[in-house]
Amino acid sequence: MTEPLDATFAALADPTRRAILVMLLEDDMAVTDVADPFEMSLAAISKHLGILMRAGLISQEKRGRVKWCKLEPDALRDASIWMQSFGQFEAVNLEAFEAFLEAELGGAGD
Amino acid sequence: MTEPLDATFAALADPTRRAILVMLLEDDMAVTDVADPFEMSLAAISKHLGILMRAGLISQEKRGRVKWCKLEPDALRDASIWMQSFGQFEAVNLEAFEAFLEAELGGAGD
DNA sequence: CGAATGGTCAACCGAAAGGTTGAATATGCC
DNA sequence: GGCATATTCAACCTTTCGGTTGACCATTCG
Repeated sequence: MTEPLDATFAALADPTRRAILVMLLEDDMAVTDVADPFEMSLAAISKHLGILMRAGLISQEKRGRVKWCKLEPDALRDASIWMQSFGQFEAVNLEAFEAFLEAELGGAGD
Repeated sequence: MTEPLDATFAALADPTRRAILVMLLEDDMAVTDVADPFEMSLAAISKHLGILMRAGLISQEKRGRVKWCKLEPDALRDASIWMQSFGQFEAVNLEAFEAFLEAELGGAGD
């Protein structure tokens, strides 16, 4: 796992981990509560959370004996940027794509 | 690999495969030419291409004895849509995009 | 035809992923 | 202090991944 994108995409490749991210979209959660809907051991969920953390997709903060998990969308944004270069623009050459982006950013700004 | 998203993200998790996608962004390529910049066997690249195909990220068409590889951005679009659900990522950022592409291209033949 | 080129297949290998279980470590509560 | 709760660690197992090699088809060319 040399590059950050490797870790991000690898983390997203597992359906359990994606489900966890969706859950965290609504609210921060304790590890035990994250594990609750899944039919696997708490230790397994703990591992998944570790992977999500190392990928930068979530952060964890311990308050008392409870460890709270929080979504961190920054890493997702990086991966999203990479993907949008393929998903939105069909087989364009680099120059045309850059020109398009410059226009896009210069105009809308949003 | 139950869901299509699993296959898509798993395919994207490997730097060699992402480098291949970047290469195909510019033009369709024969398998041998795809393999050329990499320091691994043709068979290994063939496997990577198979994974990309099963994930729907590329298509392959044989003409004569040459098999041409073509980028298929639809699968990436699906994954991108999934990621958009995580919030209002700012639209594509040019500098970030260039940095990523640069990094990916730079490491391609490594 | 036979030889070179393009690509895959099959068997194998080491390492990593994803899960289990049971013990260990903190922390909070009575 | 002692017990319950929250979470991780360690060891283990099985399957998958990413790579190799050598043999094997398919196609073109001389």
